[in-house]
Order: sequence, then C-alpha cells, then structure tokens
Amino acid sequence: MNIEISKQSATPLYVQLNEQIRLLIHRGALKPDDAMPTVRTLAVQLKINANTVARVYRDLQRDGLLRLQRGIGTFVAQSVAEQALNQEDYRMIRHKALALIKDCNQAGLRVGELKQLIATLWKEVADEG
Amino acid sequence: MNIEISKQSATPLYVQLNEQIRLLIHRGALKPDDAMPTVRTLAVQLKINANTVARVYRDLQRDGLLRLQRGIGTFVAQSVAEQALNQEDYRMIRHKALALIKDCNQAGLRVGELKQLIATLWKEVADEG
Amino acid sequence: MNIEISKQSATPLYVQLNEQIRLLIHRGALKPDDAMPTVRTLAVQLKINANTVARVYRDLQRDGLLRLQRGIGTFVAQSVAEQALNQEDYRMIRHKALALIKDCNQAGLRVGELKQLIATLWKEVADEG
Amino acid sequence: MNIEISKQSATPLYVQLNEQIRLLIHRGALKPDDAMPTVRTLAVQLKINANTVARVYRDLQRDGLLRLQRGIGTFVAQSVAEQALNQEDYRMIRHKALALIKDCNQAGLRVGELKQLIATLWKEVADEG
DNA sequence: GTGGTCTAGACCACG
DNA sequence: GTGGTCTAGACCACT
Repeated sequence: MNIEISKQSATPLYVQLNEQIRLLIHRGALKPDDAMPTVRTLAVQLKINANTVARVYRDLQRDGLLRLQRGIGTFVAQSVAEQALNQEDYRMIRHKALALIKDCNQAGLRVGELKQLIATLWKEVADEG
Repeated sequence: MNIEISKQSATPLYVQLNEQIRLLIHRGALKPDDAMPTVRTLAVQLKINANTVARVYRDLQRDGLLRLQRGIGTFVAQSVAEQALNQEDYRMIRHKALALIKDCNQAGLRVGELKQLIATLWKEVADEG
Repeated sequence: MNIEISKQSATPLYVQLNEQIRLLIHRGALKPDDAMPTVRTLAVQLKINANTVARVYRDLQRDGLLRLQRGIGTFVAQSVAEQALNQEDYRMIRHKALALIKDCNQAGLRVGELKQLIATLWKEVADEG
Repeated sequence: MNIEISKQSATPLYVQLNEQIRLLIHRGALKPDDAMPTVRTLAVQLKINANTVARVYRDLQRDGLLRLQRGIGTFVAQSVAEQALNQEDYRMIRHKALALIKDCNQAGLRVGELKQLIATLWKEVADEG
C-alpha cells in the first residue's frame, strides 16, 4: 500500500495520511472501487491509533474521495476517475520534484525550508492568477 | 521583511516562522549582523502572539543563526556566512520550484499533496545516499 | 409496500425501519392480519442485510405490533386495531407536516434542524403536561 | 445557552448538538461574533466528553458557521448573517410545529414516528421540486 | 470483522 | 485557559 507517516514531523499525522491517500488517488495508484485497507489494518501497519485512521477516512469521504460502507469496508469513490492525472504528468512532476530536492540538498537547504518556500511560492502563484 | 504566516496551515506557526527566517538567511536576504525586527514588531506585523515570535528567536539562537543581545536587539549571527547560497543557486531553486508548482496546479494537485510528495521523496533520497 | 430507508441518515437503519412500519400500522396502511413481506424480500428491496430486518420484526413482535409464525410468515397483530388513527386524523397530520416542511424549506432550515426542533418541542410539551 | 442533548436518543450526540447549534444560529439566537461557550465548558454543561463538543465545533467551522481561534475561543462566523431567519418566520415555524406535535400526541403517534414521517415527506418534497 | 460513536486522559500550540 | 492532536479502549450498528 506504500503509505508512510512520520511521527516526528510537525505536520499532524492525520494531515500526512490524508494528503498521502489523496496523492495515491490522484496519481492513479488507487482506482475507483479499489478496496482500502481496513481502518484497523492500516492503523496497525502505520503504528498509529485506529481513531486517527478513521478520522482521515471520514474526512476523505466527506470530500468525495472514499466511500465508507459500514460492516463491509472502505473503497475508493468512483467520482474520482475524472481527477486522476495521466501517468505521463505524474512521472514528470515526480521527476522535477526529485531534481529540485537534489539541488536543495546540495545547496544545504533543509526539507522544512523547501516546504516553506513552496508554500510561499504557491500562494504567490495563486494570488497572481 | 517579507515574512508571511498562515494561521490555517496545519504546520504550527512557530515552525512556519522558523523555517521562513532560516530560508531568508540561507538565501542571503538576511546577512550577518543584520538587525531583526523586534519581537513585538514582528508579532504585530504577523498578527500573532509575541511569545510565539520570542520562542522562534530563542530556537534560532540555540541553532546559531541569530544572536540575541538583551536590551539592544536581535541580529543575524556571523557564523551564518558560510551557509549562504550564492544568488545563482537560489535563483535556480526558486525557478525550478515555480515550474513544479505550475505543473501541479495544472495537474490539479493541491499544495498539501505536493508538500507530502516532497517529504516522501526527500526521505527516499536521504535513505538511499 | 412503500418503505424507504436512508443509509446516509444518522438514525440507525433498524430504528428507521421500526418507526416506518409502526407508522404504516398506526395510520391504517397496514391492517390486522395483513401479511408482511418476508424478511428476505424486504431486505432485498431495501438493500440491507436480512439480519437487520429480522431484528426489527422481532422488536415489533415484542411490542405486540407484529405476529411471527414460524414457517408461515409475519403478520400484523390484531391488537393493533385499537391504535389505528382514523383516516381523517392522519390526513390532517400529514397535511400539517407538509406545510411545515415547505415553510422550513423556504426559510432555509435543513431537515436535521427541523427534526431537532421537533425533538426539543416534543420534550417540552411532554414535560409541561 | 439553552442547549439540550438526549443520551437516550438513537441520534448520535454529535449530530444532536450540531443541529441544535445550527438552529440557534439560523433562528438568530446566536449572532455573528457571539462567543460560544468553550469546548470544556459546554462539555461539562451537557455532561458529555470534550472531544465530542470539539468535533461538533470543528464540523461547524468547516461548514462556515463557527470560527475557532486557538488560544482564544470559538465564535459565531460572520457569514452567518445572511442565513438568519427573521423572527416572524421562526415564530411561525415553531407555532406550526407545536400544533403538529399536539395532534400527534393526541392521535397516539410517538415522536419517532413523527420524525420518520417528516423525513419521508421532506424527501418527497425535495424530489418533486 | 467492518465502520461509528463515545469516553477519559495525556500532551501540544497559542495567547 | 483555549483549541488541537493522539491514544487506548469500550460498546454499538451492520454484513
């Protein structure tokens, strides 16, 4: 399932997990009607509490990305199909991100600074149009 | 001074501010012996509590990036000179980051997903080499 | 049979079904000795699990509204005759409820708020007299 | 503050509380920028757990009805002004609801049946247009 | 065994 | 002292 969570990060666990699943869905690694791991299974796997996983699943259901079925399980929603990137796009993004990361590493920037830079630039781009 | 903080972000204010100042120092926008705004000034400017700013200044002093002089003010440490990127490097990083952001925007990725991707890839790169 | 269940509702399925059948009985749509659909039939129709339907039938038998005859089927109890509203009364209640709902709709109240209001007022009325 | 919760109800506590606050806001009993009771205060008052209150506040913030300020408190959002019923409308709705409740009482309908009837009729009205 | 609600209580970020 | 996150664990609704 390839999900990883850092307990050290300043970013709350439930946000990390949320974004991670969103990404998996958007890049097509998770497809409509795919079964998600059960709440408890994923909790064990990530070594976090089941409530935290449940909260993320609930949030993602609210946003239309997952479908929770009591007594059955959790599935990727169908509405998600339109949002998926094509493999090409994702590979390019990943490639560029990797290059950027290597540059930062070499330049002595820490990951936090890069994230902060991205947050700032993202806002600039958004504000401009 | 060009510092911005988002109260909506899941990232704690003090982390955002910390990383932002680090970045300004590393990219050379803040140079050794430059005077930082006073705790209160910055607090007012960012509309956050002075304690939060003070905490960040303290943390950055502990890490050797700032120099607090009681009764006088706060200054960028001199030891910092070595860590500064040359303008060339920073401009390149910024440029690549902007391109990446535009790609993500076009592909429909949210800023959180990009940050998460970067966190994941950063970890991969670090673990490999 | 005209029974509908909402899987989205916060109200448990078994409560919804219970109340729905009670209402059908009280308003005279179901009369003494009428045959209820079999557990399985109703389960299929409502797209819920047969156990859930069975539980409701059992509860309603306990309350004297249904009569379960093993190997034959489920029937509306005869004792129920006394409780039936006359058609006049039911039509009036339905009419008033419809008017109320339209008002709420126009006023921008959501169904949950109306239900909550009714729960609150019902309690007030009960407590007073 | 006039909020009441029933621990017996089949409706989850957090839904009851959510709807109750929504109603107070819509009918104008809570106005923009009014301070809500603190999470812990309301929890004590209602004799429920603070997490449950916090969840409701969070949900209502997401829906734009409340504004949560860490370290300060919780306030009614300003965007809410447009949604408020005028007193006239609310009084009428309340009046009609009371009349309906009395009719049901007299006719021997239980509160659950009335709620179910309303849910059903509401859906009919919504589906028709 | 699946998701859902609720509790009690610890610890953190912020003012 | 305020809201926010996380845990551990109980009990419920549903399949």
